[in-house]
Amino acid sequence: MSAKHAKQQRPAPETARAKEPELDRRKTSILGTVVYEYIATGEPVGSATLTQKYNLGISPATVRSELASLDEEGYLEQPHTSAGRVPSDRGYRYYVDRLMLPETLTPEERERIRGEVRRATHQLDAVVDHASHVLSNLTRSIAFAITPRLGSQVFRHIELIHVGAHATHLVLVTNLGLAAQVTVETAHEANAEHLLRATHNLNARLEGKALSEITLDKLRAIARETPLPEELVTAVADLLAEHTGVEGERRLFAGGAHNLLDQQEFRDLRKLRAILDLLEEQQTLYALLHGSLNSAGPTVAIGHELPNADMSECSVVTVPYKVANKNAGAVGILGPRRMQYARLIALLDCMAESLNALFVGEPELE
Amino acid sequence: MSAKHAKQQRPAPETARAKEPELDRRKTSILGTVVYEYIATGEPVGSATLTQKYNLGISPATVRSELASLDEEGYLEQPHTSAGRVPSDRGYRYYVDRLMLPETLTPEERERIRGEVRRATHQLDAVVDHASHVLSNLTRSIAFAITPRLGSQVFRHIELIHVGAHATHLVLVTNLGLAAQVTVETAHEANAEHLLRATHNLNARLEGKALSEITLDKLRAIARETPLPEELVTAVADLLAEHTGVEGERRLFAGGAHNLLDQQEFRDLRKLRAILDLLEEQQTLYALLHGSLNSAGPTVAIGHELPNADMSECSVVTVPYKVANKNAGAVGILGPRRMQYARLIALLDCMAESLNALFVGEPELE
DNA sequence: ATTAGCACTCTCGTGCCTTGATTGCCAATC
DNA sequence: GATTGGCAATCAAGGCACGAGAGTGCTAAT
Repeated sequence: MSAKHAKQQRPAPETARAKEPELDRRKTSILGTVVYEYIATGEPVGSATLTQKYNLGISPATVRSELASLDEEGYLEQPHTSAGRVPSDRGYRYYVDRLMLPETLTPEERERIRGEVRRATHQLDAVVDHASHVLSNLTRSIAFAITPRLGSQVFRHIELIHVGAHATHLVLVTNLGLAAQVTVETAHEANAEHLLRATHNLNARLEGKALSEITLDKLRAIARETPLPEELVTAVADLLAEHTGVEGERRLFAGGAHNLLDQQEFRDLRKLRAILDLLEEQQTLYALLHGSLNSAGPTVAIGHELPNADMSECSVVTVPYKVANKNAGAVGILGPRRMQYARLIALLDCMAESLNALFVGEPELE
Repeated sequence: MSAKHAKQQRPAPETARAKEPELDRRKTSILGTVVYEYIATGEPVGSATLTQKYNLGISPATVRSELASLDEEGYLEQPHTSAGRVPSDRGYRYYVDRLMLPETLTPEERERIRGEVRRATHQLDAVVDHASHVLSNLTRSIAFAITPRLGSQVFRHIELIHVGAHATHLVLVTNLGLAAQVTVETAHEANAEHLLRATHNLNARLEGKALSEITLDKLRAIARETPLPEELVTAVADLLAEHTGVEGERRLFAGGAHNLLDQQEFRDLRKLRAILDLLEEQQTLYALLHGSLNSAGPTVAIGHELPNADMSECSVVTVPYKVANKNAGAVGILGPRRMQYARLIALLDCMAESLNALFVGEPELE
């Protein structure tokens, strides 16, 4: 539902240009300055501040009339009569679509992100979790991410490890270097020799297949060739299903809620609570990230453009990342509407690229 | 530092009895009622409330003089002159040590906890993380837990899996069914045949050894027998070190911070922030859990008994859990001083027992 | 079209007052 | 002598008025 409103940012947002009438030069400059100043200070911006801090070349009175006009057109809002102006959703949107200068990270920042991603262990969940942590620390906002749908990964290796008479440990490795594992306790005693043969057999038969292709039936067929306890067959199937089934298809990681405490817009405990509940619930964040999978670049959703009324004072930036050159997962940042859009987009872009590099596909191609 | 103050709860706290003079019957009853009522309502308790809600058989005036006396002796405090009484640290301590009735969980609750623990995957980190999540949801407080020191675990199996010309996946399984894994990228091409032989060799040589016994030197010696790339040897050593070294010896999991928002004592954002920072920092929580490893049962630390001044309005209950019948890890709960001590102790006890059952030692003995 | 001047509006902080809850004390009572 | 009822004293919290400050919108002059 949010995707309808949220416009893409990167590939020259034509829709936005069509919808939003272009503002004249002076209005543009004033709107931009108000947004910039408000993002920086968090205080409503008045005509005096604008003329004093920025060299606009016009008097406060003129600024006032322009502000009134921008207010009327819906780009700005007044918290109350005797306060300065604050950007509205529309004002932020105009800023994001047309005014904002893209920011570039310093080489150190880029390297920091790349390094953090690279030094993660090769477990998919851990990588994505780590990515969201890094982003949340870097941005001092809430960061969240979803893992790729796993069914598209390619089977590389399975190992049935005999770790006790009644316990077998399963390890599944895919082309992304990701591994899943589980220990299975079997009623019947497992035979180490049989396990070895079964391992061999499974690997020979399944090599190169997409995880989603491997069904319980297929496994049964293979199991029949070696005397493998039924419990193990279903365990293997479960392990696969956990990664391809509708349920566990994707995992969502979110973190950094404590950063909200620093934001003055969340001084109100009820608002804070609403957002924290949103994090617990996961559904909404999931939908936002899922929606961004269809776009090539960053997606920005501002205030009421977001699907949830509780988020009307927030903005969300999401960026998809690729596995084997196809959009597969996404990372995002949730913060107050008054966020540093350009910087967050740059950071997310960099993170997405780092993940792309990690998930380039076949490890041996690297 | 906290352990000095925190007294054990279960095994008849003699020290407490020696230190704290016994209060007369009526004072005891009043103190108990005040604590009970305050825990239930969160409002300072006055003489009127006490005589109306509880059948004390004495008039408000008499209650008042007793309250004044308990106040003087340091068991109660007054937020301000015209308010009711609130338990002090000492008051809570007396309550916890001598007044509180142990609570028993319903069979459903016990089963719920046991079930949650059992259905966890057999990865140590995941189990402990899950345990802390379950506790935090059940108690609507912050729950936290540390994993066992891993060096005491016994090597059961290692597997070097060839997942690409330049990538090898290592899986380590211990007697607890726990597994750790990592993917290693090697500069030299790994030979599948060699990996197989090395796997065999390592398993034969290391079976039954404590992880802490396995040193880099020993690994090198074994590696020399089969042509194993140096990178893999160090990777194996790193994997082991990660689990036995001082650094990664234990992991701490904490969660449920959002529950604090419901507590009226954390309406103040600064206090909230102080606690959240504590969670991030981990050090303090770690120390608390580590301290509880020496005790047999639950440990309660109240207000200023805690090591950190920021926690002076909180209490912490910790309980150790066992691996192979020896205290190895611990779980704890952090909440406002006004917590349901008896219930939390019961829940933690149950959780510890469930973990004990899971970590009973050799899986094949089950 | 722009600007200076000015009256107007609204928030925020301060201080004051009232209200209500609770105590501590004292004299009367069992 | 412990207990009790009565009563003045105390203090937080909420409501209200008031002034300061910030910022606007309007109007008349440039």
